[in-house]
Amino acid sequence: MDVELSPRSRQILEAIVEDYIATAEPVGSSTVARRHAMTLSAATVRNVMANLEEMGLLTSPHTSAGRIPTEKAYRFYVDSLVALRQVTREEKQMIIRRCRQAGAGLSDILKETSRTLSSLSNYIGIVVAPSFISDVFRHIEFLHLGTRRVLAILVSSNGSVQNRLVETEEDIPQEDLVRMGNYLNDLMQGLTISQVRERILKEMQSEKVQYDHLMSRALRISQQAVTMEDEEIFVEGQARILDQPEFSDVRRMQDIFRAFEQKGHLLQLLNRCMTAEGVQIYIGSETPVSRSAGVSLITSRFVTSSNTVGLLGIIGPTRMGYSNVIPIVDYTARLVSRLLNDA
Amino acid sequence: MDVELSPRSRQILEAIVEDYIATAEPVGSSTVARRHAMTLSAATVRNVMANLEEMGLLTSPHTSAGRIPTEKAYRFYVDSLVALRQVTREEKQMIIRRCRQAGAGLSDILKETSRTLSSLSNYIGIVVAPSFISDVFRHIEFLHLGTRRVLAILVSSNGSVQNRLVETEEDIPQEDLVRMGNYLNDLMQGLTISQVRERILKEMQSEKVQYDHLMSRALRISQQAVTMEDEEIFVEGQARILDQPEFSDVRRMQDIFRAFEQKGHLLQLLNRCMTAEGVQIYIGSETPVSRSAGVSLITSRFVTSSNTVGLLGIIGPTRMGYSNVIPIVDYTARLVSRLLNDA
DNA sequence: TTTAGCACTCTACAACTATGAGTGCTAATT
DNA sequence: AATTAGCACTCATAGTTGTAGAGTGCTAAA
Repeated sequence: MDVELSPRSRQILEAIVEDYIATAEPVGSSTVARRHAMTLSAATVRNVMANLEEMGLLTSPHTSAGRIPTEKAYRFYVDSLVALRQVTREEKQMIIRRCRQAGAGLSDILKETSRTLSSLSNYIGIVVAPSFISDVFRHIEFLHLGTRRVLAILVSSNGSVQNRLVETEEDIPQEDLVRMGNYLNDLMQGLTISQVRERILKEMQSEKVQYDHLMSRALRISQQAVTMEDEEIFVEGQARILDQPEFSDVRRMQDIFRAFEQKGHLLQLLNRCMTAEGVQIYIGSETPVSRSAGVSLITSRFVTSSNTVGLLGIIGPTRMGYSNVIPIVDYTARLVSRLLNDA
Repeated sequence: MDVELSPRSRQILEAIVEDYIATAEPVGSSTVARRHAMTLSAATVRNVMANLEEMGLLTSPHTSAGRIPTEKAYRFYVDSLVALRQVTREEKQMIIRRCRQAGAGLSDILKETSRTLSSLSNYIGIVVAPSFISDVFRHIEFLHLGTRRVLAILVSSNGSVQNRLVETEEDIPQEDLVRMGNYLNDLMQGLTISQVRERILKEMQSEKVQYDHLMSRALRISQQAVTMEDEEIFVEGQARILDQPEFSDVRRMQDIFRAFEQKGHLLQLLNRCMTAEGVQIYIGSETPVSRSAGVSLITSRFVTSSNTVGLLGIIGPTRMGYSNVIPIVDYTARLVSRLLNDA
């Protein structure tokens, strides 16, 4: 997997990758020799490029074109060549400002964050809100909304609010619903949502509850309430990929847009990226989002005050400004974590 | 504005519009004569077509191409030519089934509806959820979430739940929050949200409250809670326009995608469509969404049990299967209304 | 009033031809 | 031994030309 290269080869590869990132055109030997202050002639560069092609780092679209980096080259580039740019003061301020003015709710902040990521990078910004289930239970409430219709509202200590309409077998008057709520609030205080799920199952077995009709109903309803889908995903700036020359082909774009259409599926794929800490980079076919479409994905986790984990990042073409994007994702993840923790 | 046409001209115009809708190719005189069981020769058709062009109903992209309908022609077509297809049993069942299985919450149903609209029409489905403000107040609740942070949860009788995190000047203990909630729930019972807004303002003036620190705080917090943005918009099937040949040009697509990126703006534009009852048809430059991009918009209102009004419809190219789409929008709006009312 | 006929227009398509960017190889140079 | 100049070769791209065909408008006949 790891590639051994002479300093000169590395330098030339770097030049090619960066040139291609900048121009989206195949890079020829003379361009490298000219543009990159080399003391070498084009012919020498050609020899080196032939080697790099042999090693699977470059390909040429056809005989008389220049060469373009392969995925392997990008991989090598981000692993050991790229010089990461610093996040500028202006960018930092922009991220902070836009988070602040977004509003106090978690969703508001995260939505604005995905917007910010998109506008700073000029690619697609994504944020996956922290999963509800490892959040701490704060409050549950039942509201009688109509005959046999109960609205269950579940609040976690993060400020996330989930609500769900439940159809019951018999009509339950509001005063009973209040008692049910009180009972459950006492029972579940301090547990995480996933612990709440277990607890509900356990309680439903217990003898005491078997004979208490009201409480067994309460458990049944709240069981429905805590098993709802809870993850949110924010995708912003999809239209920006239309600017990228490599997607002027309509079919390739279809792939990407279709992938974004089913957010549920996307979510599942992105969950895989949550395992590791720090900035994660997925290049081309490594990305879970769309294997075929030549996109890369840069992500980083962030944490909330209750230690739940979310994901944020950027999706762009494989030919992406990594030196720009990686620090932005890194900084944003740290900032969002800080903001959510001392709020 | 209204166009006087002989029966024959009408018939020919209809044939051209429908042929163009089906094929997206300019329609020639012989095609019309051949395909549409006319007893006329191509030459005669040509004469008529020349007239129609004079009247601004047709244009030719160049001398030796056939002709394509203008916006004016589409307008005339939907106003007085189109033969609306019946919604088939299968389609009806599909709409009902997908609404039913979507879940009980309003958002769930509406989101699924926009999906269904999209897949039935093969264009973009949109649904604007009914505005919260004309909804009836059901319940308000305050939760202490952290120092000086209060989560306000507002429920309407429709089952819509709005929540908002409010930062307070001083820390308010949970028991005070509960009292505040009880006070407000009594005060606002049976009012619509917009009446609630007025009521809050009025109460804040009243002498009684001026001296009651707790209640004036309650009013101040709830004021923030009821002034939140509340409208939701669901847009599904954006990727489908990539299938339409007229959007194979990348720039035209950009227009549309950009329009969808700012949902707030879109919402504002769509609100204009809410004024009239029944199916509304906006063709080309008439559509508020994107004046330049050659799209049409078919909408219809739906109503909830509490008489709030939402909007649903379809966005597609101007060259759209009107005879198909109009009945689908009409039926879906009626069905959703019925579903939301007897639920 | 309708239609056949015809000259005319214009696009789409294919075949062909530079042009030039870029390569790989070889032999000369350092 | 490494580097470079030189050169033949390849291939995509753009431009040119020619042709087929679709469609039109006009005119004169039915």
